[in-house]
Amino acid sequence: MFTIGKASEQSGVNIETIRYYEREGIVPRPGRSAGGHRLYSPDEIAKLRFVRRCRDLGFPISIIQTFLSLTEQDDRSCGEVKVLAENHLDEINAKIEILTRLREALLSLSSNCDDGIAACPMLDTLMKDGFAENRAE
Amino acid sequence: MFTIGKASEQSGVNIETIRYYEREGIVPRPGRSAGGHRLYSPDEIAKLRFVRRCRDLGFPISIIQTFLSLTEQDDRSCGEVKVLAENHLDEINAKIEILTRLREALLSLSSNCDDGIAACPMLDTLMKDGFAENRAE
DNA sequence: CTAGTTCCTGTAGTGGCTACAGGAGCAAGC
DNA sequence: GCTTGCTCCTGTAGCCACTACAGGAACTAG
Repeated sequence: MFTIGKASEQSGVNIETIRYYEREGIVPRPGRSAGGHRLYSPDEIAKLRFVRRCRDLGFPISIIQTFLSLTEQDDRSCGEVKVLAENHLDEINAKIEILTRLREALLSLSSNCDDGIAACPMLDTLMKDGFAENRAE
Repeated sequence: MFTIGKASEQSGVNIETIRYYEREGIVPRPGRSAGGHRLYSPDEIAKLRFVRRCRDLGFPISIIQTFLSLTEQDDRSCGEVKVLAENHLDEINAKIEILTRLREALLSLSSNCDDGIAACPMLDTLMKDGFAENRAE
């Protein structure tokens, strides 16, 4: 059994975040020492690490909760996981696309920006009325 | 002079967001009608539109405030804008890179995921101990 | 036994909005 | 002038996923 500090080290999840996950019911409450300190089993630490890895992959907590409940079942229905992962991939691709368009927009806006010029053409363009929108969204 | 609804339409900024910007001191307080309703001049609406466009480009509010104070000056020091825009570009590029690596990781994880399989290899891998980290951060 | 570290709870803050509730103002039609 | 229905007002709370305290209790090494 490990204290929260060790669990944090081993899982890579910040101590405050571990307590937050517990408060929110994302991970189960661990046992306690006589003095009230949390004590984590290796399995509970594995669960924390799992949550962190999913967060690193960009999954929102709500999806991770679904994953966790799926790992509880004997049948870890792979189909459901696949669908969630693919939706997430679509979102990642959409974000990449938006950011790429953003980069282009910013590059063309700032390209006229030259040190020493008084009235900045970038700010001017953004302030002007008739600027085509090309909203990234 | 325009009501907040018209200002919202013309600037593309949500009404609640306009009031939020005012509360936070991001845009100046507009005049009021006899009954206390906000009244916006075309200039004030242009400022709101400017903020939205900068937000669309992904700039944080803090940077936009700098931009706004620069546009107040006669000399819209272009050099400063250029630096901020370039830093922002670097951040966008970093985000694109992270997301691209995320996509690769997710693709390879979910590639073994096949409908009908009981124990999902993706969840298994994420739960396992010795999974190489490759943290995207 | 003491000093230092880690742990506890509870609350508040982050960014950038968004969503109410409960009431007041205002414009158009009769 | 009055009603109807829309828009507007303030104030507060919620969203996401944490993070950062404060003030105190429990452990651990020497």
